[in-house]
Amino acid sequence: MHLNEEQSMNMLQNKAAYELPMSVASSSAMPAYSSMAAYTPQMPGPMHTAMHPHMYTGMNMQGHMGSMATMNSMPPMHTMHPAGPISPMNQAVMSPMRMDMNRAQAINRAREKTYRRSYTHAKPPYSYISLITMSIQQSPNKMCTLSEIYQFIMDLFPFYRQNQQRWQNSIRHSLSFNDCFVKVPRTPDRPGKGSYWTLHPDSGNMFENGCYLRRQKRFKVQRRKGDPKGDDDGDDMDSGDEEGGPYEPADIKPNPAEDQTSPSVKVESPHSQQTPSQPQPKTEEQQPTDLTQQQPPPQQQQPTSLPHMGVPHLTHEQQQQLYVPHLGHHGMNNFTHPFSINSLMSQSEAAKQLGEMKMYSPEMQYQYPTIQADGKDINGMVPNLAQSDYYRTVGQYVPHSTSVSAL
DNA sequence: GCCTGTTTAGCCAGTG
DNA sequence: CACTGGCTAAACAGGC
Ligand SMILES: [Mg+2]
Repeated sequence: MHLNEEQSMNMLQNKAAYELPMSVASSSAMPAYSSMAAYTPQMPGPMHTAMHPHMYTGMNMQGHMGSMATMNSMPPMHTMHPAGPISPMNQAVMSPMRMDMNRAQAINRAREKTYRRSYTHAKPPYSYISLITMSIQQSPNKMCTLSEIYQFIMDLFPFYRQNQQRWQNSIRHSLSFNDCFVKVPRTPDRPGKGSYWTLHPDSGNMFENGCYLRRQKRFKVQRRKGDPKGDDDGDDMDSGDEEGGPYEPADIKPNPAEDQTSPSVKVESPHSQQTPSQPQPKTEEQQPTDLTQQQPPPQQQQPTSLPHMGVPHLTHEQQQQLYVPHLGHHGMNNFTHPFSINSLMSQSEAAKQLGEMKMYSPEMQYQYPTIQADGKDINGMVPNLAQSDYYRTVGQYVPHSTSVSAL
């Protein structure tokens, strides 16, 4: 029985957020974070269209996702940046597209009346599962540590720079509870705290429907009949039909190169793995700068596309048409994953076709991405774009460092 | 003591 | 109304 403030808060969270006066919202909320800079530059209050909290949750996501997707797909910054995926690459990133102030202002002004509050701190329309997945997907090796996940989320969504205890507990819970996330032990060569987390090879594209708040079906590995544990049979969508058994993470090694102790499950590395060469996700503590090696993203395997994300209410078929050929495979390798790489444009393409999928995404406006910079205007549609911003943003202030920890 | 993980429990919202 | 997926709280174990 408690519906203490926490709870009620949550329930209201969104609404509340919406109601914050921008001034408050924007300022108070991102306190000391070094990132400020990143945000500030461009427009302060991006929000245009006002949206309802509901909409927010409900459908817009696709829009965002779209952006996300794109984002991931984006020319893997890893590749382009020797410095590492997330490094302060200012100039490089900064320049590309960025809308000029005038324009921004104009736009802003236009909607000025509508918006009335910053969505910066509104809760992003993604479930923790989605966020974790994004984090994993965007990492060069397709696996990351808990702290990297935290960092990724905070970097991307200012909202999560608050109440860290609360949501981080949820993140941990999600990682443990959901079978789609599996731990990958560290190898001696990459010491540090905690294990790496990756996606279960059979998890496929959990957000097929384009909904990042709720999956249609939870991914569960089949319970070995050894233990009772409740579910078992009932679940559909189990993996390892029949003999897969609970997937053994052992298969996935951070460092595929060596030892292969466990034969058991073979796993054809869905998400990356395979990649020879050292994955080396930087160890959080030290960041030796030798990020250099960052091999090309493993994923480049196939150019698939982003799946379904951007388009909202289309039927699958429709989406498929729009989106690219689509991978035939089980969807594993090529990622049907939303946050997969390539994809980029397909999305906007799709958007265009749809003509309407408004992307309003508040969050987009949110911040990070914000800017409708290049070209398109937000209300117009075409989601994406944001992506670039994301990186830009992240890149700037995320030297990844400890900055946040303090807070 | 903090961090990482695991697990249990209750609540909520969406769906059929 | 029952189911189900997601969120939050919290207890607890282990490691450093
Ligand atoms: Mg798990």
